[in-house]
Amino acid sequence: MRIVVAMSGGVDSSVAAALLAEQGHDVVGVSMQLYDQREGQTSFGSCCTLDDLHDARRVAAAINIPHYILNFERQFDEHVVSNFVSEYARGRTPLPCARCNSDLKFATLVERARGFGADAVATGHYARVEREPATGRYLLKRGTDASKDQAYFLFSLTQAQLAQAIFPVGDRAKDGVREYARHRRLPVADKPDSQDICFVPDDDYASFVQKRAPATAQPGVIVDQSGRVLGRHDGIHRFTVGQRKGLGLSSSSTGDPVYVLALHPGDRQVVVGPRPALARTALTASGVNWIVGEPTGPQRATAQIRHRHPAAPARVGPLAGQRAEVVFDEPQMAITPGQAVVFYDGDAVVGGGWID
RNA sequence: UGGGGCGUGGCCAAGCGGUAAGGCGCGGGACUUUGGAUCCCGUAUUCGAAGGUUCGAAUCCUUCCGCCCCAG
Repeated sequence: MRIVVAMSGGVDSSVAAALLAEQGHDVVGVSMQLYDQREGQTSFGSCCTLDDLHDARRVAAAINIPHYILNFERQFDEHVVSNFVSEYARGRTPLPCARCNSDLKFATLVERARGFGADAVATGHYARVEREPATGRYLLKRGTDASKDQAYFLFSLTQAQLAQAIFPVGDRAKDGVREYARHRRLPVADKPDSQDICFVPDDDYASFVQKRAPATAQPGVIVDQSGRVLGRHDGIHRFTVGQRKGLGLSSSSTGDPVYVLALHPGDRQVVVGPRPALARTALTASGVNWIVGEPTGPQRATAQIRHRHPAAPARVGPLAGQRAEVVFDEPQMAITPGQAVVFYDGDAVVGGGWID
């Protein structure tokens, strides 16, 4: 089978490619160029930089597969970056990695893969796809290595996308992946894990947003739950629900830290309060995707409201218009608009959407 | 200028003769394929100022400066 592997230049996707090649597949390595590299930025995250493209190429050479660099700048900007900026401008907190998966890797890249005559697209995600023998439907499951699981970022994949998705490292532990990389003498075997938003230089996402949307840099006030003004801020995009650091407030009457409770883009207010005020029991989500089809009514599930949040027991039910309601058994802290909520039945993703 | 109270790091605040708690904030690190959170470490040679008492003072005394309150 001919398989296109999305190679980021990191260990995981490199091992994914190596494994598939070793299994005898006709592997084509592909790297996505996501933004103009000529702007002189020197410290991007660790995905998609020139160095990473180079690493991907070296790995491809090492395992003897062809390697192509595809220019996805326009699509990346339209789907991922613009969404990232507009979400912050709206007082919401984006999840670019999930957008990138659904709108690029398993959309544009899949289309391009057909151009290569490939039947499937593989990535280095820690997640698993299984086909249900009885129904023929595809299930999306968490990666075997719970500490590296990335199923959360893949909740929006459709049956059609899952049918073409392969996650070669999904049933492996990170240690094993690294070990395999060393064994195969891949040049990226000991490269550090990536983190941070790959397209934001210096981890300074606020400046990035401001540069793209100057209107967000409007000052506003920080208020407590009763509306009392505690301080000022330089733009609502600098905050997210649950945030504690960077508020610059030391006037807490109780001596306890204060957290961001809500963002009001209309009057540019940032509402803060004590940690217990972050607890919420229910949420609604939009743009909901059900992996094996929309359920007929509410069902028991566990729901995860952010990356690395331990999915919590809840009742999950579909609402009209691709929406859903989630009611947790126990209150959850800092449910944040813009983040994904993903529903699970054990290890299997049953669906997910974007928190309202 | 009658009475009372208070001035300790960016903020709040212990200490009341024995050589500066703690919290917030801030900085750094760990963790982490988003943003946050969390955890760990660090953060006043000095207590409004100047004198004095004392082996030794932020703690006692004196004066001064600055706030606050109650009376006039």
